[in-house]
Parts: sequence; structure tokens; C-alpha cells
Amino acid sequence: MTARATRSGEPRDTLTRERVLRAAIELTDERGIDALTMRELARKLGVEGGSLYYHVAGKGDLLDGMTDLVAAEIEVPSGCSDWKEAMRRRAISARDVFSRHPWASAVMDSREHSGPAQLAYADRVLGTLLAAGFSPRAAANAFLILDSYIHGFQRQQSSLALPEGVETFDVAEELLAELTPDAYPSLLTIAADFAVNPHDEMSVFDFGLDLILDGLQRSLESQ
Amino acid sequence: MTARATRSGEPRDTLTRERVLRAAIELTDERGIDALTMRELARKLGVEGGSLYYHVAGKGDLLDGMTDLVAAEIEVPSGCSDWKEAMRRRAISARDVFSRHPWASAVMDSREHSGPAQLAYADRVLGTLLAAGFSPRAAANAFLILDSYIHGFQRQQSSLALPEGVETFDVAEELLAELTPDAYPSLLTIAADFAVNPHDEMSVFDFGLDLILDGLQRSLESQ
DNA sequence: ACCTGAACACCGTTCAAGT
DNA sequence: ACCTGAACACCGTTCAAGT
Repeated sequence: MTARATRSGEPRDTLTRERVLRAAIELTDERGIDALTMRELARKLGVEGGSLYYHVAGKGDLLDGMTDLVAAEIEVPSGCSDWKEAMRRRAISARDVFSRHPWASAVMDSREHSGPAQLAYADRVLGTLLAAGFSPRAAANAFLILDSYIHGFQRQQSSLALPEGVETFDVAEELLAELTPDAYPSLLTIAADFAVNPHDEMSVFDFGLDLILDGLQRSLESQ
Repeated sequence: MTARATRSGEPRDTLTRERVLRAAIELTDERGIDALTMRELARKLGVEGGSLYYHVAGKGDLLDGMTDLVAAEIEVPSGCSDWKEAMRRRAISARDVFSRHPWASAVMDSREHSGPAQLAYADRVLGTLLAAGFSPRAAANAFLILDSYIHGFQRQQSSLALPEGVETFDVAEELLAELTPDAYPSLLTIAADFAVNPHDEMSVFDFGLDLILDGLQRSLESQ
């Protein structure tokens, strides 16, 4: 089980910044951001805590490197004539990436430095919008609005992350059970509805996304 | 300057959960979430670190209490016949509150427990939407979409929080200066535009908000 | 060049002991 | 009932010393 248990055939040679970042992402995906500790990461790599500082400037640099690798996973279709379809696909790709790495959105927002993959991502998104006829200002606005929605949705999803087997209406009922009955009538109505027909968050995301894309298209046409 | 310098006239008597939470909010507003330490908070209150545990269950409970007090600051207009205007006002109120407490949005999303003020907030928002004719499902969706946008926008704003006197286009130019010239052509175009006419984030927020509200209205009418 | 092992300052939390 | 003071296990980071 220990990382030292490696046969001599493997490329066990030495650590790499890349290998450190990959291991950190794996660790954080599996056990959450609080479990990401320099010592714990070192243990996973079969090395001592201080050794990591040879490949990474510090924990901040580690987090920056992790988020940039995650950003590289987001696909931005190019050569797609329809800007709306391109933006929809990259939004859905971003949502999928962030649901694979639920910590990434929060870490991105807490750090200020953008790596090359994040810059390339922004460049391609903005390029698509500019090519579609958005003014520089309008393109920047559209990017900001879309990303606010994508990140905000992800943040609420990951904070609502439920243990296996627990359904949303269980939580809703439990929540309401511990409160005085008539204190929150509207919440009760919503919870009751959730208990009857379960909720599909995916389709809600798509609904809101199309709503924003339609609005952006309208503003583009009346520009 | 020390909290002990209090004349005997003041109600110096004893600590309260309320006073602990208020001091924690003040400390975090002034010096950021990393500066919020049990020991530092205790020092601000003229008390020892361990004493706080008499008024607060732990740091998690402290954060929950803080966010609930912040949530209580958000105004949700009631008795307003126009749901759209009510939602616009509460969104702008939320944005103002979150810009006074830039740490609050991230902390809310990282914690799972909602306090009474947060529940009351949700109840009033949902109540407004239900009264306007939204189905329970549609009201829940609209709430989720609007809050995703509000929180996501705030998160990007606070991560871009600039030191006093630094302008957005300074940052853009500095960013691009350290890169190979032609690597990010679209980013360059945007940065150049920002350098000419500075950006007003407030109006961008309003633009995106109205865009979403209009879309929700359309979906309500065709329901 | 890469890693160890020990140290430093700091953190959240607990708890006997004081008043 | 409320607070102190010291302890515990943990954290990020540094650095001489090893190979």
C-alpha cells in the first residue's frame, strides 16, 4: 500500500513538479481540500514533507499549479461557426470538469494568479465572442456573466454535496423537521414538491445557461 | 488601543455569543479570512484563546454564526407587487452586503449548515416567486439560478480585489507584459479596450441581472 | 541535484485550575 | 458561570546535513 512498494522496473527515479501536482489533484479529489497537506501529499509520494519544496515554491504555488491543470481540462470548441453552441459546450465542459474536481472552483476564486492554461482558456472564449461580432466590452461582459453563473452554480452544488444514498428531499425534510412548523411556509412548499418529484440539477443548469445565452444573443443583435 | 482600555462605565461585564460574532466579522472584514484566528479574535476581545469555546462551539460554529448575521443584512422587499423589481432589489442588496463582507460568499458556500436568517431569506425569496405565479419547481430553479449568478459574480469580484489606487487596466497591462506578445491575441484586444475606457463592474452586474430576470419572466409567461 | 530529519512559529482544541 | 494557562496534535516552511 505504501508508495515505496515499487519494483525496480518502474520509473521510480525522481519527483517532478508535474507528478507532485497530479498527486495533489488526486488526493484532493478523493479526500477534499482539507486533506491536502504538504505532509500528507509527501507521504502519498513516498517522500518527506520538506522535499516538496524542491519542486514547488510553497502551498500557494501548489494550488496555482493544480488549478491550471484543471483549467486545461476544459474544452473550448474552436472552428465552430455558431458562437452560442460553442459557449454552451464550453460551459457544460466546465461544469463537468468542476464536478470532477469540486474543490477547483473555490480554489481558483481564492487565488489571484492565473497560469498559462487559464489565460489560454480566457483567450479562446474571448476570441469566439469577438469573432461572433461582440465588441471588446460586450465580449468581456459576456465572459464575466457566463463565468459568474458557471462558478456560482458549481459552488452551490459542491456545498450541497450529499453523502452516498442520501436524497435531496431527505435533507429538505430533515431540515424542516427541526424547525417550528409554520416559520418557513414557502420553504415547506418547495420541500414538499421536492419530496414528490425529485430534482435534476443538470437540467436546471442547462435551463439557466440557455436563458443567459438567449439574453446575450438579443443584446448582440440590438447592438 | 487594547480592548482592556475600557472605563468602568462601559458594559465590559462579560462576553456574549453575539459580541464574539460581531468582533469576528469586524476582524475578517478588516484583515481577511486568513487573519481570523481563534487566538487573534480572543486578543481583539481582551481574552484568552480558550475562553471563546465557552460562547462558541468551535471555529465551524463561529463561521456559521458569522454568515447568518451577514445573511440577515440582505433585504428582501415584501409587499412589493412586482416580483421582478423585488428580485432585482434583493439581488442588489445581496451584492452590496457581499461587497461589505467579501469573505462571506465563500464561507457560506463552504459550510453546509444554514442558520435561521439564511432560512428566512430563502423563504422570503421563494415566497415572492410563488406569489408571482411560479410553480414550486420553477421558483426553486429561479432561486438557484439567480443565486448562482450573484454568488459567482461576487466571487470573481473579491478575487480581483485590487489594492487601493490600482486600476484594472494596470493589472491587465502588467499581466500581458510578462507574456510573449502574440500568445493571447484576444486577451490583448480586451486589455487594450480596458486601458482606453475603464470598466464599471456595477453596471455589468446589473446588465447580467436584468438579462436573467427577463429570461425568467419569459419562462413564467409561457408556463 | 535531490532528499532527510529536525526545528520554528503557528494553528484549533481541550481541560484542570483558578475566581 | 466565566476565564486562564498550559498542554496536545497538527500545520507550512526552513535549513543544515546527508547521498
